[in-house]
Formats: sequence, structure tokens, C-alpha cells
Amino acid sequence: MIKVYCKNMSLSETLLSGQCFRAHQLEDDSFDVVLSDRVINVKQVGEFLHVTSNNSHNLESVVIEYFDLSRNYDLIIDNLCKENVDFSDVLNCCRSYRILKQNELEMLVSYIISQNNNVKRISNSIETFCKLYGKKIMFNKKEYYLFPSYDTIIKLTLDDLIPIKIGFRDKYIISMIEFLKNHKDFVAEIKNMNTTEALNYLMVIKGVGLKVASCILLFGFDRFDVFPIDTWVMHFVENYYGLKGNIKEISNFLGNKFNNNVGLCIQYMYHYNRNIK
DNA sequence: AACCAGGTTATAA
DNA sequence: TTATAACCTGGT
Repeated sequence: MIKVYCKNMSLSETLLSGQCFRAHQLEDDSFDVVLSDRVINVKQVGEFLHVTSNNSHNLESVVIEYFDLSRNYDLIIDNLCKENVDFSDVLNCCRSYRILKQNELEMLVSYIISQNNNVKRISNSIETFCKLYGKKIMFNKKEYYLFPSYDTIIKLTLDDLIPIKIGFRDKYIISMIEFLKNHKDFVAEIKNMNTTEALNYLMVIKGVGLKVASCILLFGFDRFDVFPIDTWVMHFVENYYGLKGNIKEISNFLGNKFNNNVGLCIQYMYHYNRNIK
């Protein structure tokens, strides 16, 4: 077991907020979480995370990256509070919430599935997908399945997707697969792009619009200058700022307000509206 | 029994 | 260029 310092972070708030579809809460309030290459059990004890895993190789750095522990959220939030006093109560409510750095390919598939869908069904679909096509991991006498590899995913057909129960989104996954076949190194490619380039690159895939592409960049590539505006955020802006408009108008409003941290702030709005208020 | 869900696409005005 | 219907499916 290793202990990792996680000042001012809330594990449960972070994992249960809806950004991650593969965290399992256990009776002792710890979580089993399936990461890219391993399963971890993580429990918060004060300002530390106690972590075990089936694979202890580089475990500390893996945990630090996944929970984004090297970023100074207090500093970011303090600065945002100064610039946006009218938003400070939301910011302060979200101080212990972290943006996870999740697997890129998993984010791509997960957020394509997420459109016009609910969290429970999304989780079920992803779980089935992993069970069918991912590598099995035994951890604490339980079965877990890693997210399927690139090489496995690009071989899948429309028929292979039937048991996943994703309805009309199946053709979008096929479009993604065709895209992936031509871009084996898409992760490295995106890392070398600015955010606008990366969004346009991803939106070539049928079923990936601005919202889904933004979520992929936010949760998979820790890009905070994106606009993951969904129905929850639209409701928040309407209730909180009395602003009604189309996505473009809301984007302009938020972009001018929050600049390079607009993605983080929008995620806080989502979190605040859906999980706190 | 409808209604809705972390949207996108295709079509029409 | 902007607005609106249609979309699989199961959870509530």
C-alpha cells in the first residue's frame, strides 16, 4: 500500500461527479477504479490517498497523474475568484473537486456513447464493452476488465456492438474506428495540436460534435480551454446569470469570462448544478 | 405510460 | 446561417 498526499481533494466528490464511468464504490467507502493498465483500490484518509493495485509499477506517479495532484487548484481558484467575484461561491464549493486525467481512447468511446444518454446507461454500455473486448484483471478476488486496446477496437464491426446496447450511436463508433485506422498515433497527434486544431480534428468523426470533442480534450488530454456545454450547463447559466441563448452566445459569454480555464469553470457549473445544489 | 437522458446529424426555411 | 425533428433504449 502506498500513501499519496492529496491536499484539499475530495475523492468521492471527484469520482462520483459523472466525469468517470468506471469507479466502483465499496462498502468501506474506498473505490476500485479501472485505469488504463491496472486496477487500483483507493481510499481517502485525511489528506492522503491510500492506494493498492494489482500492478505496483510506478504506482505513485500513475495516481498523481490520474487525480491531477500536481496541479495547484487552490491557486487557480483563488485567481478565478478575484476575477469573478460573482462566481466565487461556486468556485469555493468545488475546491476539492479534481478533473481526472483519463485514458484518451476510453474518453473518445465513452463520450460518443454519452450523447443524448444517461449516466447509468452509459456506464452499463462501457462496462459491457470492456467485459467483451478488454483484458481481464483479477484484483482482490474480483474480476475487472481494462478498456479494450486500440488493436482490438479497430477490428470491431457493427455486429460486435449489438450487445453494447448503444442504439443509434453504433454507426458513430464505426465512424470512429475508420478514423482510428488512419490515425494510429492520434494521441500524440492531438498533443501536438492547439485546442482549436484538436477539436476540428476530432469532429471529423461522425457523432463527435463540439460537446463530445470538448469532453475528450478536457478529460483525456487535460485541456482546460474547451467548452463542454451541455443541458446542465445551459440550465446553470440561465438560472445563475439569467442568460438565455444558443450555445454560441453562451460560449462567447463564458469564454470572455473565464479565458483559459473556461473548461474547468464549465465543469464546476455542471458539478454544482448536478451534484451539489 | 409517457418522458427523458453530459448531443449530433440531416433537413428545411 | 440558424432552427427543428428524429434518433436507440432503459431508467424513473
